[in-house]
Amino acid sequence: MAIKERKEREKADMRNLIIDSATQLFLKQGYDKTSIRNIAEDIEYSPATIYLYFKDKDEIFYVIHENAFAILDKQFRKHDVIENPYERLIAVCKTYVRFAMENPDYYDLMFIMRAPLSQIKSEEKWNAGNCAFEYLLQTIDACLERKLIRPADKYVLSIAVWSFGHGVVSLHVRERLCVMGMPDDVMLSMMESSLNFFLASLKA
Amino acid sequence: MAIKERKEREKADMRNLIIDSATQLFLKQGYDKTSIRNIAEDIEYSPATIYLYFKDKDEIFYVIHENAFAILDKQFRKHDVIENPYERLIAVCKTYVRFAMENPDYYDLMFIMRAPLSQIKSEEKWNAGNCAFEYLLQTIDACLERKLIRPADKYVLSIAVWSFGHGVVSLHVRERLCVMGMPDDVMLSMMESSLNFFLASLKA
DNA sequence: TAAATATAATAAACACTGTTTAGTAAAAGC
DNA sequence: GCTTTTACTAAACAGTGTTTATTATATTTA
Repeated sequence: MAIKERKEREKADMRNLIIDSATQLFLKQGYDKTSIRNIAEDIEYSPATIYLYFKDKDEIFYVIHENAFAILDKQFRKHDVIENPYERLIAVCKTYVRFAMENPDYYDLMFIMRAPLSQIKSEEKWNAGNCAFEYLLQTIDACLERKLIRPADKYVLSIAVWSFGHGVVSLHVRERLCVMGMPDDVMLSMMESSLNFFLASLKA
Repeated sequence: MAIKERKEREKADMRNLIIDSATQLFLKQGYDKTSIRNIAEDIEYSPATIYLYFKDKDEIFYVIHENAFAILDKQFRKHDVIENPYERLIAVCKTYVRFAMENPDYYDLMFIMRAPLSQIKSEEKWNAGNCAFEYLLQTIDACLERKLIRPADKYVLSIAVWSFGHGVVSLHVRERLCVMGMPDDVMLSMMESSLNFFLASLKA
């Protein structure tokens, strides 16, 4: 019976419609101003309809969060061609920071906001995050094997690298790096210098 | 006229009453569940009364945020007695991380949440943050003078150290460090190892 | 001291929010 | 054609931050 398949297609289409609208509103107006009623009005359905396709608001933002991870992952995979693992590590870090600077709202949702957490917990593990972390872990492991970076536990190193990257970027995203009256461009170059300093200090 | 003074005292008392109640509710139930109506009920006044003492909810949380910085600052100043600047730097970093782990809600408000930002912007500068950053900056400057750490611009180094510390603890506070099925205690020791690795890599 | 004024507090409303429930049309199955 | 299932929604619920109009109290002035 093809009707069942068509219905499934329509269900998926509706989910996409909601996600597309929510994503657009989220990137344009931010999380707080992206209400269920706003999304409903945008797609010309009643608010209650949205709850036929998503459990709650958190689930919508969990999907957006997953989509954002897919974008970042795509950018990571581009570095597969870099043969030298240390150079690849540097490229991955720069990509991570650039992604955050170019997509602060996505970054916030992926690594700072609490919204997707309920879903992550109910799914028992953070698939998207795991996948990205795995890429870092493998790169660092390759660096260690070729003795390109100072020896240490690969997990400890991965956490260190991720923490540093997340630290710079999240202080910026949540506007805490405006200490002292530095102009924006000076601050940005300081952030870059800090990252370069850190990455250089990893070298064997 | 002593009446004016008494009135000022009463006004200050009322502000304290509100802040104390808000702080208690915030630390017990979190930001979202600390509503103006909850605070009002707790202090046995109407919600509208709170607006006679504070411009808005953000202002209340700005004051709580300032109080939290005073606590952190007190813990920092204890390290004044450590003569060696590098040892002091390490102590400051460990204190920073311990503070975040022991007071995750305060940490969130100080370095992650957007709530106090409107006030910070209207006051033209982030006094509390500046003060804490200044302490780090001075410690690092002292390290540089005595050539205890690798030479680099003091601002770049300060941003690096702060970023690293903030990175580890904020990934933890916002529950992103649960990648891979590590048990909590293992994760905590990994975080500590990462911090130690980073601090060691600063050494001249 | 009595009337006028200033202050402090509030009830009620406004405009939102996420979410649920009960009821209604339209489509699908028999 | 009739019954059942599906898709949708209006309206309500319980909450949010904030404002306005009103009242009761305290202070000042005549």
